[in-house]
Amino acid sequence: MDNTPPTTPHQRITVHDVARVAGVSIGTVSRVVNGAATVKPAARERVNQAIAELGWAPSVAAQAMRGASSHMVGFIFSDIRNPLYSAMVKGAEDVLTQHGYLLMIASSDGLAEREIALIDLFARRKADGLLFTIEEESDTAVRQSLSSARIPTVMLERELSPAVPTVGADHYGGTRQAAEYLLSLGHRRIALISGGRSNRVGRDRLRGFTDAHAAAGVEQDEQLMRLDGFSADYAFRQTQLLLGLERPPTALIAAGMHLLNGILPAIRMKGLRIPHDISLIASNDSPLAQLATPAISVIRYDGYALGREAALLLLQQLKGDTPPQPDARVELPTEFVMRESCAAPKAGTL
Amino acid sequence: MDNTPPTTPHQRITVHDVARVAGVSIGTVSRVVNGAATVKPAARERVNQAIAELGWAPSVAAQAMRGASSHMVGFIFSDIRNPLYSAMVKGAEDVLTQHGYLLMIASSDGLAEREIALIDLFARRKADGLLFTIEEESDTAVRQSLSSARIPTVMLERELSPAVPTVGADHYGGTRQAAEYLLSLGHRRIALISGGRSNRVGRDRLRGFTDAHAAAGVEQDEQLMRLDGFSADYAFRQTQLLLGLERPPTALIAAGMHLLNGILPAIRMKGLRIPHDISLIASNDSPLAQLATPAISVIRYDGYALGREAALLLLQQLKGDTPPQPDARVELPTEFVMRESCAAPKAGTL
DNA sequence: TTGTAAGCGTTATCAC
DNA sequence: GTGATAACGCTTACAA
Repeated sequence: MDNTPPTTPHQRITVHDVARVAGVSIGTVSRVVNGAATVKPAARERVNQAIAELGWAPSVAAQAMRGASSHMVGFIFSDIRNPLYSAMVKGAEDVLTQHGYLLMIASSDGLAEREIALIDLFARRKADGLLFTIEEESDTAVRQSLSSARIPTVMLERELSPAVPTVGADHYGGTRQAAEYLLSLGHRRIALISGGRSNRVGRDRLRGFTDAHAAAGVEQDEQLMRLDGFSADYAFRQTQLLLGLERPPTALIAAGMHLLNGILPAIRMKGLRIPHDISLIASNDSPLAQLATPAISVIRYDGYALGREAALLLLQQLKGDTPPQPDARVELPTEFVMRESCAAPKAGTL
Repeated sequence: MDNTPPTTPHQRITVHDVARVAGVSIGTVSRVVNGAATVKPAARERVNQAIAELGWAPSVAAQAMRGASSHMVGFIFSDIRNPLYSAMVKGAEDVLTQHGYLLMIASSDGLAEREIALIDLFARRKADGLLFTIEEESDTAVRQSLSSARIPTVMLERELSPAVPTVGADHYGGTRQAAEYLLSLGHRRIALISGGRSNRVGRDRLRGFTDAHAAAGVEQDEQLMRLDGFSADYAFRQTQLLLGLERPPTALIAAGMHLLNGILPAIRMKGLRIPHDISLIASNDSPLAQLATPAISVIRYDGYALGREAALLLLQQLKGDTPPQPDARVELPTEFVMRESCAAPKAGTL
């Protein structure tokens, strides 16, 4: 006795079903959906009819096995909770979606080991392309697995020597401008808190900072450089240490999305007022910088645009319109936004 | 004349290659990698050797065609740049990664049409599961395509009547507590700015607000309810309007991640001081709320934990340990964090 | 213009 | 235990 209910067992609809209903062969069905020119209008019509009727869509899996593009792009960064990365992701996503691609994302938590695993993962899943903000540009193991994965890649805010196309902001210019501004105000002891020496962004910022000092003929105090962290905790601790110095800085440049969250409490805890006791410039812009009291001057750049440009550059490679240009480099501007957090140093602090 | 360089044409390595090198049949190779018990240790050894030697890994595409799990989970929300969503994504990602799943994300920009397209897209790509923050719970078209997609789904901060498992925060309790606190301070005209009437979160907040008033025997002024937007712009405009009222509110509850960014400027533009002229409670917590002057009291809840719990609930369904419980509902606590933005209303404003 | 058939790389079902 | 072999659903020569 068969008690199975008379419902269709929800079987997959295939080209064969479509062909049968349309009264043609599977070849013709395939030709229709793939837009081959050589199909009689009448047949084409019947096939489309059948497709609509059955609600058929080609199996992605089967297409993938035929070597079809996966239409997926991977994006690797350290942590999506960083507003800079979420902005980049949205920028990339908007472009990619428009071109029929889907974005897969994965956080590395800044671990080279995870980065390698993720590159491998994306490769195995046949990602068509990769957007990547590598943590340590100098890590050979990561570079190794990236090149052996043979996936078209665009670096975001990072640079890789066996040239990989890159999109980044002009941090050199931004930091230089900020430093020049403080210098012009009369500051001679400017501290720099910045994330990492081991990537392009950190290096460019330091270079801008140094060049501004050199151009102004002001000696840069190495004691005031705190270049080893991205986190609010790091910024909090370093600001405390800086303010505890025998000759503390009169101004502070904080280059990194989360740093302001640590610097502000440290300055307040010390009982200092901005800009009267210490001047402050942050980067990137944020609601906090805009609405803090006083409002914080910032070096601003557009994470969304960065993601958008990276996706555009990647698409160029994928579509193969242009020959791959491994040395492609898109640089987006930074903008110095003056608000109320900077003033001339107090008399007697120089 | 053949000028092709003598490099291997980077051909895909298959089971056949492995079988050949190991001197066994492809069946045996498959058995080894899939951990079948019935393989002689000697053969197993040779196969593993060959796999390592050739650097082979099974083709995901071919496995997919055999009906294997894609080990991908989709996550649909309106915009990843909302810090609440990026926190959720990271929470979900951390859990899913641990279980071998990859996260695909997609922004709907709050458009039902996009939501439908994305559900369809994820279905076609055989996502194993779906995490979803639907925009309009009442949208039948979206619900339709969700149920016809037949993908195990967990809703985040939303609720769907043909029961879908849900994870959300206790917004009723949080808002009620906030309102009660303001009421206890003596406020009688409390405004509520909140995103949307058409989802669980908005309804729960309103309910908490209303119940607090009822319990206190205070009449709730409908003129003070501004429940139609999530954006900073909306909050800015509505705050301006509220403050322009003949009898303006003496306190304000802002329930939505971006609202504070609009409320603060509006209050300042009007020249009002917090909490002297107006009390303010925001939701969720943020660096801005913590570091604004004065620091803003907030209803805090943990986006990361929300994402984590949702992923856990989804995994339960995927692993099929437990029978699917469509009415599963995980509620995470909210916490009222008292800071410096609330005080008793000024004399004469009641 | 259209039908037929050969793969794509696995896994699973058979015999042996 | 292990080796053939048949699917899975599609695209694409090639034949008709």
